[in-house]
Amino acid sequence: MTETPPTLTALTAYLLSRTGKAARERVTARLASEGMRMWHMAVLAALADFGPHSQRELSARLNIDPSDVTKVLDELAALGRIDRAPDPGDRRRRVVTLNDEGAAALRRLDAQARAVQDDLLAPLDAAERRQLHDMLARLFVHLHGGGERENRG
Amino acid sequence: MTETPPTLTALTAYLLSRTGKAARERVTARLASEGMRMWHMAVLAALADFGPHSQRELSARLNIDPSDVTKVLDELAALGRIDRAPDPGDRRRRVVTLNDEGAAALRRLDAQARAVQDDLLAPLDAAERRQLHDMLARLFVHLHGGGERENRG
DNA sequence: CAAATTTCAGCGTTACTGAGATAA
DNA sequence: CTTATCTCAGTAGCGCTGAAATTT
Repeated sequence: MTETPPTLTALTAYLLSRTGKAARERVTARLASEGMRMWHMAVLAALADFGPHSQRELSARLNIDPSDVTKVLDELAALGRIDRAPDPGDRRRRVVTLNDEGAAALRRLDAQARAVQDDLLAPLDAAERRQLHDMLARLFVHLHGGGERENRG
Repeated sequence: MTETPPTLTALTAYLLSRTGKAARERVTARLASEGMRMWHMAVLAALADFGPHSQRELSARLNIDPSDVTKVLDELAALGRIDRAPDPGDRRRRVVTLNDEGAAALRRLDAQARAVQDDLLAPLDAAERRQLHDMLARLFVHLHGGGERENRG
């Protein structure tokens, strides 16, 4: 009675969509305990991995709409986790920098995400997790080669 | 410059969430060419696989909110793909049945979904696709064992 | 009376659109 | 003058809540 229709579960795309949604929900719920959401973590990760960005660069790298970048940065700035300053070389731009608080917050968020993930992937052993990660990474690259004209600008 | 932060791509949960979202978007776009969306297909699949349902049963099986079941069925009925009739044994219920048009529509939707999926999974060979499907199926069961108190009733 | 089923009106969140201000 | 960047107000779709009508 509570069984999912085989016509649906036979589709890998369906399982991918459903497990992906569940993963997103669970990670989101855990990040909320740090008062943050996915986009906050994504922005902090971009700054930590690649250094300062303009807002336009963050938008392009993370596929967030520029107008949403503004809101996310407003929130991160209010929490004291990033700094924004006008770019001296092009004063249309605001250069966004990660500060120490932001770096510490990212470490906490990453730890929380990994804890959720361990629970999420519980049915898989270590070798299977590696296989899954590898296959998803290839799909991710594939899907972002053909989907690279997003946002506006 | 367009690279995704390694801090994110190192997380299987992140890749799962992103590829799942991409899968959902692409399937949704294709189903739209048949004038339908995910829930329409899910309802048709449930009726095809398990026979007639009350709306409450559809809600429980597919994890759709009962109030949304009403809307989806209104649309499917308007397209002439399901029939609704009061349950003689319990006149609070309306029994939903798949008709021939609905069965034909489901076959078309399934074909479209499989076409999208083939493109989606292009980087993986046949053995890898089987592995991925198997692992996702196990994750799906795992995630729906611990998340079974949804909806209302 | 209490509980279950269906329905409807409305809310919150999320991504997006359009347009304005500033600067190149 | 055109283009780019940032910002803000508003929109559309989705899932959810609350409550009413009907039946058990």
